[in-house]
Amino acid sequence: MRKKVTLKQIAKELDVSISTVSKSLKNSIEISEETRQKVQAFAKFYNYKPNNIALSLKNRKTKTICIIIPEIIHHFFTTIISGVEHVANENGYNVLVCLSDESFDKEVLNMEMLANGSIDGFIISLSKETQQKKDFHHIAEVINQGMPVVMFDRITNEILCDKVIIDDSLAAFNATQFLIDKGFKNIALLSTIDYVSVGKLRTKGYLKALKTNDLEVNESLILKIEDTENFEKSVEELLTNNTIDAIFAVNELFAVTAIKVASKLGKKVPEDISVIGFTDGIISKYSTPSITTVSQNGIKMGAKAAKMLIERLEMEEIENEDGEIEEHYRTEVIETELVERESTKKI
Amino acid sequence: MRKKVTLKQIAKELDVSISTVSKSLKNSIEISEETRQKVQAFAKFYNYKPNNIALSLKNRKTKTICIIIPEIIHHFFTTIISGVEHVANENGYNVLVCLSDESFDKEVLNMEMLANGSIDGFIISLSKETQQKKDFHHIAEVINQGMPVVMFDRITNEILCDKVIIDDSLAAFNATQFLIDKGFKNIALLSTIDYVSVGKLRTKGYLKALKTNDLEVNESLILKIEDTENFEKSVEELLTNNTIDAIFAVNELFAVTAIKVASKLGKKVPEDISVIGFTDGIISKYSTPSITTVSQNGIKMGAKAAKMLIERLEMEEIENEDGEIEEHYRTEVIETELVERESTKKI
DNA sequence: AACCTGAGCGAAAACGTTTGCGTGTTGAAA
DNA sequence: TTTCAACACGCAAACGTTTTCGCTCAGGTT
Repeated sequence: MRKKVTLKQIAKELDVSISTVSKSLKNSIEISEETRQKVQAFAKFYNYKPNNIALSLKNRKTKTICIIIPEIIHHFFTTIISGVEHVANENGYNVLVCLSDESFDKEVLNMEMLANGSIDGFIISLSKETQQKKDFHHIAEVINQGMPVVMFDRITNEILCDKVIIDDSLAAFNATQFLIDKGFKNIALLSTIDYVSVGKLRTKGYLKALKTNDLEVNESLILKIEDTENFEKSVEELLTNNTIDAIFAVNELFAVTAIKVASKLGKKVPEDISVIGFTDGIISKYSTPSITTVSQNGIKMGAKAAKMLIERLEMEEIENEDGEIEEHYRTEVIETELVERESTKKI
Repeated sequence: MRKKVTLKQIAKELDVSISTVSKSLKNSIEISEETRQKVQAFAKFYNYKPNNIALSLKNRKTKTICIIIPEIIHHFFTTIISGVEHVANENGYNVLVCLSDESFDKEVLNMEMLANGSIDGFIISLSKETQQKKDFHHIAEVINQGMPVVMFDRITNEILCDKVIIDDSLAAFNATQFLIDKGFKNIALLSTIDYVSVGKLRTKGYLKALKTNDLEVNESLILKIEDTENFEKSVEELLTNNTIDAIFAVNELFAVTAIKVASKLGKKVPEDISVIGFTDGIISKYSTPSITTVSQNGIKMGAKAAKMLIERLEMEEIENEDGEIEEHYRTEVIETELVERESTKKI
């Protein structure tokens, strides 16, 4: 086992000083050609690589960014990571992934843990619990310490920072309008409870579309699902007790479950009921029928978030010199797209 | 903006030495009750947290492990990460996620990049390209430098290290046997090209099952897919040119595609053709019909890998003292399970 | 008065880098 | 011979910790 070699060891071996070694490896003109050659050859032979931790300590930056997401087993978040990772990599950054498991405490813990020099910045999507509690002190704290934060998807307006979102409300409006244009009047909504910011916004878009088209809002067609594990029977009740010709579901899981339940009840999709989902994930693509959905380009979103964070990180370096830090936060809106598949009736 | 406070600043402010501050915060009995109180109060007020990077440098460990996977938009790998993350978190470790994108170069780059002190150990599943090239020098190198590596799923026997696998061959055997037991004789295989270790092993299991049951191996029923993007027409040809009553697919994508193609050709699943997939992902669960599959518990696998890595890391600390490092590598086999769903005919 | 003890604290090294500055040696110019 | 630049290199500080060792001073013991 050949342990990593350090500058000190090389210096000792070649009987020069550490600085000479360091400078030689950086091709400093201070060092004679001869010494440089010697050192470089030696370093190459022993496969010298500078110790990243030491560099991080010296430079006060780690070239690592942390992404905190509520859950990873969610195609959307996976695509986010993918987007983040690629942009980060291109710019020489590494990505630390933390899962909050939708828990406020884990979110806080993770942030406090890492805010002490381990990373250069955060990309975060709030946990459900955090959104419910409306307690964002941990994020404010971190920002206050001068660490950049970019929020995406599940954000809050109470914190000032860079943000990447989709126009959830508009996207939901468009999806609902799409159904209305097809002539459907009894459109059910499968949403989440309101404290999840995106659920709320999507509900808003749905309602707006109905109103815009002078359609009556039928409260009994709106199902707000809390428990994402066992909600099939609620959906079943919804479908049996009401006349429904279309469903707008705020996520993939709800959409595919609606289809399952419908077919169990003998209703065919799209012949009897049309279904639109949200988030263009694997399920929508591969289920039968494949599901028409609002595509929320996670890769693009993650990439954008990473870009914003890195820009701010690199900007800071320059700005720190004249001390004047201009806090000009941006909110980027990633466009959504309606991907038409088999679950909505053609007309 | 209140920048992070350091020991030095506290020391200066309270007019004591850095060591006194450090010791006070660690409740050392060397320090008088009074001083301790004073320092602790001050530190608490300014929300002092030790700098992780400095600690890492001092302790020569980062409490960070890196997982390198070929791709993240793959439910299996996502579950792996989830398993790793949770175990890591419980043990106070952070997880750095790197994607090789199935590229040998990126895999090497990532490893070399991080092996210089940034992390304490690797968990890795080989990229396709690496398996094809059979070039594992980067892994050997890292291990040689004393950094523990745990390989999972896509492994190689050419490297000695801890490993976590499933018995791919056995699982495939069982799946095939399951189909045979149902009376099917014309069982097609949708596999990958052989250099992907798991594809090869699963093919082996399939063949063994046929042989064990004295069934003839019909080469034209075996499709080895290289391009995972556009292989639908190959499957279509397979299904039109042959009599097939069951299909064993070595992954989810192949399985669901087979079903799509079958239904396009007017063959119903499971009435006309039964299908078994591999990897219990979202697609299998939510597609219609839901797919019978070999469940490869990713969470368990990831958790096991993390556990093995962390055990070795903590072990090293002790062993380093007497110098005698016992290299006793283990290979853990995670049991698979056949999850019976709708895509296989009941008898 | 001389000595010892221990409490309370500080200096310094160590982890591995980078870098500004100081210094010794050389050769050439004056 | 003296002076001076240029060259080649080393010293030391700095990043933020932890920890060993040693120092000082007060108080008690002979």
